[in-house]
Amino acid sequence: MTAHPSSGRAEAVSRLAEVFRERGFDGASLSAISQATGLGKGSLYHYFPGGKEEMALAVLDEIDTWFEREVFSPLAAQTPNAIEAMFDAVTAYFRSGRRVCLVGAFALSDDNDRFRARICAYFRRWTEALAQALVANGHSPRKARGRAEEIVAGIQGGIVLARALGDTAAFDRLLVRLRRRARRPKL
Amino acid sequence: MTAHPSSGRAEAVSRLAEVFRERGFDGASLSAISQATGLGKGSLYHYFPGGKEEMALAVLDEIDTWFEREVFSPLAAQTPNAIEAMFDAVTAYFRSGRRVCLVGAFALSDDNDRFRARICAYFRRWTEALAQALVANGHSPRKARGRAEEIVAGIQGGIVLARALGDTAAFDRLLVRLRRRARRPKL
DNA sequence: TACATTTTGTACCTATTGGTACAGGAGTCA
DNA sequence: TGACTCCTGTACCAATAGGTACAAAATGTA
Repeated sequence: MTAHPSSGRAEAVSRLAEVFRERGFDGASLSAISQATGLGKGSLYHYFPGGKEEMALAVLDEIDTWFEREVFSPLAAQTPNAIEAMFDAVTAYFRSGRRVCLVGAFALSDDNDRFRARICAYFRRWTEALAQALVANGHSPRKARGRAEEIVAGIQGGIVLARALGDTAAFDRLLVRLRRRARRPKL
Repeated sequence: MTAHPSSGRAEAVSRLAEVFRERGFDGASLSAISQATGLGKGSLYHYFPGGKEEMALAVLDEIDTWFEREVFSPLAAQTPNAIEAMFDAVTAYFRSGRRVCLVGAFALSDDNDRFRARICAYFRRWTEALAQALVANGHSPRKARGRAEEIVAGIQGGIVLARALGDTAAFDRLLVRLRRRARRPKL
């Protein structure tokens, strides 16, 4: 059990996330990965014996862990202001659309079914937790799920649009609208 | 100037579109392309001397032409019911999310700037044409642009979500909501 | 028919791909 | 010190990548 200074698997995973985000799964060659992580093939295949696919799975796990802790749990636990906190967290995390949602990108590009389970779980968890939070905020249970889907989809679409237009302001404008829709409905 | 029977460049382009949709730009190898189009390398490089990149550009052009004719023009020309027609066209075109929006997918994955101009033009045109149509439908000019962005982003996000969840009904639900938002506001 | 053009298949090329094998280096503990 | 683990660099591999060259077919045209 050697405690490692700064490099190591955990460090590698977050570097990997950036590589996959920037180049996609197929576009991320082992040499690009090796360069971005500073790890040679030896180390890479030591940490991830399953190769590229295992690297991507590790990245998806890390993402899932982060969202679970920072977003999904607070929503489902009905923490006060969890919805506003979600919008803040998401804006920062995706840098107003400069940073791609890897799970969303994989959802579009995963022709194989390599990552389908994780992708599906991520979005299911997100919409369900958000729907719970909406109900706790006074929305009708019947409509909460649809509204949650609208918000999650809106965020994903916002990333696409902001990237396409090269305009992070578009993302921010979109999120203002979505925040409004999430507010307690006046009866 | 030989008039061609059924195969030829035009046929190839729509086959190419499917390959890129299914496998992404990097994932679409020349052999996959060759197989999907039924064209050998000889023909492929005859029609597209610029290689893969030119193939993708041709596909983007075809997509743009289709949307211009079927969606953007009617919206901008303020054809009656153009907005409803847009939702119908889009639902059919993207097959409720089974079929990916190639422009959106490229927007997420184009690390290089190969396709940026086309991607940007496509989304700019779409949002602007839709904003015009919304104004013609009684929406305030000040808010029309934001609403148009919301709808276009919503469609893109709907594709992501439907693919992720493997649930085309989610796409359809989302579009119902967006249709509602596009309707003439009651004053 | 003869000619010119467009379209194709085949063979070939180099660079890179993802992946393996393995011999050490480095830290830890008895 | 030695044994044991964890980690890393190097060399190597077959397969495939995208791309070129070009001669033979098709296909049309005079």
